[in-house]
Formats: sequence, structure tokens, C-alpha cells
Amino acid sequence: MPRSTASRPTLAKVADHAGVSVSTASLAFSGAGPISPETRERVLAAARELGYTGPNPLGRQLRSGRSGIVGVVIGDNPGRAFRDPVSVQVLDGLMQVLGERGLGVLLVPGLRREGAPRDPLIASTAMDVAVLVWGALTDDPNVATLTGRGVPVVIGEGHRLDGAPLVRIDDRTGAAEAIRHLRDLGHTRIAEITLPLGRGERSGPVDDARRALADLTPARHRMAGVRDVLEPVVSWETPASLVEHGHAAATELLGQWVPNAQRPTAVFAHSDLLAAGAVIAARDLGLRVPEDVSIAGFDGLDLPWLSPDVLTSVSQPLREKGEALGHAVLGVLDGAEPAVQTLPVHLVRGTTTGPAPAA
Amino acid sequence: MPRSTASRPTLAKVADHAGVSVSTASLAFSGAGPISPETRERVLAAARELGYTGPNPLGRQLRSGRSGIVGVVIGDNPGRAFRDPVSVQVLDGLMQVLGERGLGVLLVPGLRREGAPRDPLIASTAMDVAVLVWGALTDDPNVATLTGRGVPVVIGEGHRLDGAPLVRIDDRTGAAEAIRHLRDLGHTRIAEITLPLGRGERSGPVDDARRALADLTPARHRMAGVRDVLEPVVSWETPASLVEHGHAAATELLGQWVPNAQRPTAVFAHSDLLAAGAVIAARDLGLRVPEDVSIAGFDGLDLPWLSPDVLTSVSQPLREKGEALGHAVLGVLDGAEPAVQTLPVHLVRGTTTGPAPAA
DNA sequence: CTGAAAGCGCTAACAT
DNA sequence: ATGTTAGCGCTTTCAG
Repeated sequence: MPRSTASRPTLAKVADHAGVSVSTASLAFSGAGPISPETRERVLAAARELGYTGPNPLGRQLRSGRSGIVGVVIGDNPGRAFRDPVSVQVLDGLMQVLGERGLGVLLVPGLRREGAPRDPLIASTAMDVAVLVWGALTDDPNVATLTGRGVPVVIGEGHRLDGAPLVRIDDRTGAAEAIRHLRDLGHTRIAEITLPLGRGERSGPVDDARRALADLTPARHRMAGVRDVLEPVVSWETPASLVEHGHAAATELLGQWVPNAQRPTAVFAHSDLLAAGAVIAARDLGLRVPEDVSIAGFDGLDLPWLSPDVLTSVSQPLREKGEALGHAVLGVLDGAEPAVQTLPVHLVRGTTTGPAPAA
Repeated sequence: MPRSTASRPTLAKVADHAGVSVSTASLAFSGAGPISPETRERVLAAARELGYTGPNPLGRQLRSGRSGIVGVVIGDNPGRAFRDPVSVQVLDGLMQVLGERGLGVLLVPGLRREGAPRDPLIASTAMDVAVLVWGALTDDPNVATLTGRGVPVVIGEGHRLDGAPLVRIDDRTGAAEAIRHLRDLGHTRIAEITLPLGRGERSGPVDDARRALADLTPARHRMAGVRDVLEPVVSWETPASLVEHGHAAATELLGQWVPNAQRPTAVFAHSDLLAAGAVIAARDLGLRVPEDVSIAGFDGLDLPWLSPDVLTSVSQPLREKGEALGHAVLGVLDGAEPAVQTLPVHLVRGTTTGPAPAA
């Protein structure tokens, strides 16, 4: 067995040992051409003897011009990106599809902070395609760097980009459906807890000016959907889709209300994690869900720890979204025309929404 | 702006355009040699004109023999691996350290199922080092494949492997500490909810024979730590560290007990997610925590959704573990001697453990 | 079916 | 400080 310090055998050595040419030896491994079974076996035997485990990927990559690597650009901070089950399920579907084609997924942290130097990985790692999954902004510098390098981009969230496939969900319709559901239950004072509208961790009420500036598409489109049905009595921005931020926001929205009669009777949160935080906040405030306050979310996550409550939520097909992104990547590699694909969402009623309390 | 279909300019073209040799042009980008500021600027200007954004990583990699990629082998299933906050935090620390050295992290799914063909990525993707973070078994076929290829391995969980650095936590001491805490509170009937002992999703009671076969180190060592202090009245294996499995296990352990007087007064779970499931199960059974039953976990996660309860838990330094793994990887690349590093853990008391109820 | 030859894009000796 | 040269390991025409 060769020591790790020893140089590994090369295809040339194997060919030599088997008494064939390198090109023939190459064929024995790739199977991409005619070769007699005997020669093939002879080459493989020689390889076995020399401890050659297959063509060096680096040589293959340079020759073929492809790395077999798909960069997945995750937002601000890896820890945050993966703390969110939404991201995780999308990634899962994506890896599945890419894995079947032998493509590896490279995690690339995007901008860490506003104005921070762009990640060197974005600027110089080998990748055949980059997938932007979380929070691509208009004029995102990462996008500029990548396309400048000639790395094609697939957008999994964010604005349409010329020449790049886009996979999105029907945020606006979904949000509208949730609000319509609440309105049909008799609710008129509905509060909204939003996802982040842009970079810079902000929390607090959203006014029309701020709303007009929203650059992150999920929040932007879901806010629009809400207002397709009615104007929320108050809209509260959170810095991230985390339970604790939903809790904090709901505590503001439900707890500080004087006089009590003005308190919202329903809360629509832009994510299930935020909604779950709101449910817990309601419990902590001594409010019954849904008798005193109805709460609906967005994502359709399975949250066993919210037991016995089951969130009413706009369910989005997360794995499918990942898979669709994967197919979009394959399409790019195969030279297909970039397309926009919109995945449907639908409201799933749980136990956290009910009729508005009698005035 | 060149179209994506057009071939990108090469260093040779840039050198030509700037009127210098390729090697000089290379120096202008790498900075790894003497070059006059003027020439350098001339080269960069030429590059700008031609839309050359830097050396092609594929060429560089082949030449230098390094891919700049670290493979992170995740257990069975990506979705599962990232649903667990423990994995995520470790990954976060790892990416941070590697990112600072310009190394990218490639996610590699390990065995999907028992007997499934090994992932082609393991067998043939370019990586300078592989990190095994989740559930490496004795004689793990992935490990064999990787070392056979000459890819050095760093173990983040699992058995010691000759020549490979190992980063572990002090599972056994931590578990013992948790049990000692419970015993000091007067508990004698303590039940245990374990992490998976091996492949194959199993759930049910663990007897001595099964325990002897445990191949996954976290469960193995934590079980040993428990028994350093006392023998649990019952030990229940789960198929994965998920809230729902903790819930199911605790429902068995606490609910089915006839006569009631035999019911365990405390539960130690091998993970916080399992423990959280146990807390919820206790609530669902109408048991007060900690008055009727004390519950302790392992990991030291922040679980805001368990509010108002705060888990008593053996806290492990997850980010630090990831960082230590990162440094171990750098060590391997720098030719350092492989070492074993054991990180300390410590018990953090929350609100879920209290004195044993009076008989 | 097999072999010879060219070259993917780059870096690192070595020579100047 | 710059240029010349020689590959890194492989795949892929193109001949035979």
C-alpha cells in the first residue's frame, strides 16, 4: 500500500504496466469508446496491482473544462442559513438531483456583512454553475462577480436576471390566500410579521416608505399578497426567520395594546418559524390560540415541538423547489434556454386559526 | 462583455496583450514572485480590457496538485444531517476556519442505505481532505475508499483511525455528570433515551447484548458514562436525534407504566432534541416538569420554542468543535502529525430538573 | 479496436 | 525583473 506521501500512480503508469497506450487505458475507465473486454480487464488488473483507483479528477477537469461542482451561495452566514428548515429542505432536494448526475455541491458563503470584501470562493473557486438560494439582492455583487467570471447563475430566490433561470414560488397568491382565510373567519384586525426586507438586521414597524424599498423578494411579494386582500393593522419587520424573532414581534403586537379592544385578533407571519414564535408568545401572554388570537404562517413545516398546536400555514413545496433548482442547473449545463418556473403553494389549515372572537 | 458561449481569455492571451511572458503575467496575479509595479499594472490593465477575471482555477489546480476543496461527508441523508442544529453548528465553525484559508466545503452524502452503492462523489471528486462528521462506523467503506484514493481523512465523530486526526468531545464524562446531577437530586429510577447505536433505523429497548454492539460512538460513550454512575431502569433507542423520536420514546417510558409508582422520575436523553421531545411528551401526558419528572439532555442547544422551560443539558462546544476540525484539516494539509483532541463538556442546569418526587 | 499526438491553463524551475 | 521551458494527468481527435 503506497504511503500518503508517495506520489500516486498515473494513468500513464497503468497503461505502461498493462502494455497498452494511455488512450486505451483511459477508455478502460471511462467506457467512452470501443474497447475489447480483454484489454479492459488487463488495464483494470494493472490498475489494481499498482493501487490506481481511477483517473485523477484534476486532470480530467482541466481537460474537459468542467469541475463537476455546483456552488451554492448561501446568504450572510452559514449557521443561520442552515438553522432554517426551509433552506435545508431546498438544499436536500437540490443535492438529490445533482448527486444523481455526479455533481457535487460546494457551499459558498455570500456576503458576510454590508461592505465586507467578497468571499474569495466566489471570485476564484472552480464551479460550473452557481445557485443563489438565499436572499439575492438587486445588483448583488456576488452575481456580478460570478457572471463576470463566466459562471452561469441559477436564481432560487430573488429578482429575475437576464439569461438566468429562476425558480420561484407563488408568494403573493399564497399570502393572499392566508389573509382571505382569516378574513372569512371574521377577522378584520390582522397584524403581519414580515421576513427581512433587506440587508441590515432591522426590527420594528414597517411603514409604506420602508415597504416600497423592500428588496428581498419573499417579504416583498408576501406583503403585496396581504394587501391584495386587506390592509393589516400593523406590520412588523424581523431581522431573520427565527422563532425568537417571531416571539419578540408577537409580544409587541399582542402585548402592548392599550386599550385591549384594539388588539389584533389574528396574526399572519411570513414564515412558520416566526409564526411558531408568535404562538409561544401568545401562550406566554395568557392568550388562547385560536380562541383569543388566530395565527397563520408560511412554509408548511412540520413542527412537532409546537404540539399540541398545528400551525395553519401556506405550504410550499420545498423539496420540489430544490429539485426544480437542480433541474435548472442541469438545463444550464446542457445548454437549455433559461426559463422562469413558478411553483404553486396552498393553504393548509391547522389548529391555530379559528373564528374571530366576538367583539 | 463576452457571451457565456464564447471561450474565456487565458493567461497567455493576457500576457500577449500586455506584451509580457505568461510567467510574468502569472506573477502579476499570484504575487508569488518579484515583479515591478509597472509591469504588474500593465498586465492587470490588459486583463481588464480582455475581460479576464483571474487565473482559471482548473489549470491552477492541476498544476499545483491541490483542489482547495475539503469534502465533508455527511451521514445517511443530507436533509436529516442539517435538520439537526448540532451538525449545523459544527459545520458553521468548520466553514469559518476553512474559509479563512480560501478552502471550499463540498458536501458529500455518505452511505444512503445499508448496502447501497457508495456515492460516486466519494470515489471520484477532487478533494484535498475529507472530514467525516457524522456517524463513521468501524470499517466504514467510505473511509476505505477515501484512503485508498490517497485522500487524507479527519474524523469528527467515530472511531480512532490510524494516521487520521480525531476531534471528539468527552461524551462519557458528560453523561456521567448529568446522571450524577440527577442522582444528587434524589432520583434513583432514571430512564435513558439513546441516540442510534448503529445503522438501520431502530427503536425500542436496549439490552446488554445490543449495547455491546453499539458502533456509533456518541451513543456508545454516553451509555458508558451513564453506567459509570448507575444502571438506568430502562434504556430506549431512537432512530435519529429528532424531537418526534424523543416524544415517542418518552411516551413509552413515562406513559405505559403500571403500576404508576414504578414510573421513572427522571429521563436522560442523549441529545437535546430528544430531550425536548420528552419534555413535550411529559406535558402531553399531564406530567409536570420537573415536579413529576426531571428531564436532562445533551448538547446545550438554545431552544427558544421550549419556552418557558429551559433544558438542563450537557453543553458541548459545537462551534469550537467545528473550528478544531478546521484546524485539524489545515494541519493535515501542512503535514502536521495527526493528533487526538478531546473537547470538554459541562452540565448546564435549566428548569427541567428538580428534586425527585417524594415516593 | 488500439496507438500517437496534441493540448486543456497554469505555475515553477531555471536561465538570462 | 523578466523570459524560456517543461510539465501537472487527463481526454480526445485522428490515423492505422
